[in-house]
Amino acid sequence: MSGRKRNFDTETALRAATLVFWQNGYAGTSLADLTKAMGINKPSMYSAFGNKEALFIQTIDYYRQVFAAPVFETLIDNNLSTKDKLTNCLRAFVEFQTEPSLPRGCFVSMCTGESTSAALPDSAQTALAQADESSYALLLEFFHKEQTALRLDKSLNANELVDFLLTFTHGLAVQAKAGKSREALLNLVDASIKFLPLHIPNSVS
Amino acid sequence: MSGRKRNFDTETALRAATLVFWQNGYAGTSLADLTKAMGINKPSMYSAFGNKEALFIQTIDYYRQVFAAPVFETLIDNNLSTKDKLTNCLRAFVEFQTEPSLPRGCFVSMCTGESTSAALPDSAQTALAQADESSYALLLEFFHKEQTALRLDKSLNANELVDFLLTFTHGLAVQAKAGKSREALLNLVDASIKFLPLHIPNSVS
DNA sequence: TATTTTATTTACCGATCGGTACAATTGAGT
DNA sequence: ACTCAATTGTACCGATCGGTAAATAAAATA
Repeated sequence: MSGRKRNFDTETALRAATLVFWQNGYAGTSLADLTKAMGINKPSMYSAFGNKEALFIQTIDYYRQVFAAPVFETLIDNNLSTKDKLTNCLRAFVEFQTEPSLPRGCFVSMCTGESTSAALPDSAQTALAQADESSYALLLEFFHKEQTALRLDKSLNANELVDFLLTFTHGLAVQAKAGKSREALLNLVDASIKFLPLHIPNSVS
Repeated sequence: MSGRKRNFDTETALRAATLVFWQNGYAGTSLADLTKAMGINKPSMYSAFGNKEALFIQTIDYYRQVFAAPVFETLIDNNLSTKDKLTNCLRAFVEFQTEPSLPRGCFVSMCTGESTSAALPDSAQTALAQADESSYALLLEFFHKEQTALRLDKSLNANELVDFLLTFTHGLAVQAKAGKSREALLNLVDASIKFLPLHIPNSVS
């Protein structure tokens, strides 16, 4: 049955690989970069994760679960208004994308920039698209819940709002990658949120 | 003095190189990809453009002049309101980023996603940053002119508005790259413009 | 302890990477 | 026609690319 135990932790190695891909993208990352950061050699990587393409897809999942998911937890029900919850969400997004101990910008947004490249495998493109759809569904559900709870005007087109927010966050990711400071991005979030018609029914913001 | 004439047009070749980098990014593009699309061989490329890095920077300039600049021409003075001019600008942006005969998305936005990668040379990062600053200055000048011409409320923070617009357009570029349809993006632009407080002085939108 | 199963190490594979030496070609100036 | 500067095509450079064969090392089973 089972033989020699592997002497590295797969999750630790996967996290290291995630940071490398996040920093350099798919085409910009070599197997040597990966195995060096993971602290293992190539045959160990291939037996544990498959190949570069399969590893990349697993890093996308890891990123979503470990880094992206906590951002959405700011949207869970509490005593805050819709606008305040959304503000917290966007600010949390900015903060983790400008976290000094992590690569800048959003892993998914950045790799979407490689998505028409011949260098990015189809399976990777699919995984990136799924990540985006997942965020879309989460935000849409959030707004629908807010509307049924009468915290948000039901005449507001939730799909349009989600489209806008996803586009805006993609833009925030590019700005973070370009080196914009955390403070500047937080100010930008606050200024932009003011534009949105997130008023409660029969009331004005 | 002068010897044999080169038997290819440098601008045609530069345009071809631009499309390849635009499609695949810096790390995702090989010299073989470039020379094949340019219809020349490597020594010709090196003598005409320097090397991959120098060629890339020249494609950024070419892209700005040939593809990006016309988008801003929608902002020149005419009989339209500030909001209408801006709407035309954003719609023009979306249309050229979803033009079937061209690569999807914005060359500058996409390559900014590679900007922290070790694969992207510093000089290329600088060129990308300059392109962004140029757009920022153009938009800022536009809003200031609109304010001095009393077509836009002077109490409006033009810097904040430009920051928002650049971020939003970066997001549009990512969405275009991800495959979103032209129609969906145009609708998104229209919906988002409505949010902005682009009213004339002493009046409400 | 002997065997089997799995992981690790090392060394290597063909292909491609960015870049160039060199010789053959082409054209202008004298 | 001759010379010389510049471009061209070919063939090659060392380095690195993603990926693997083969041998060794470790742990569970028998």
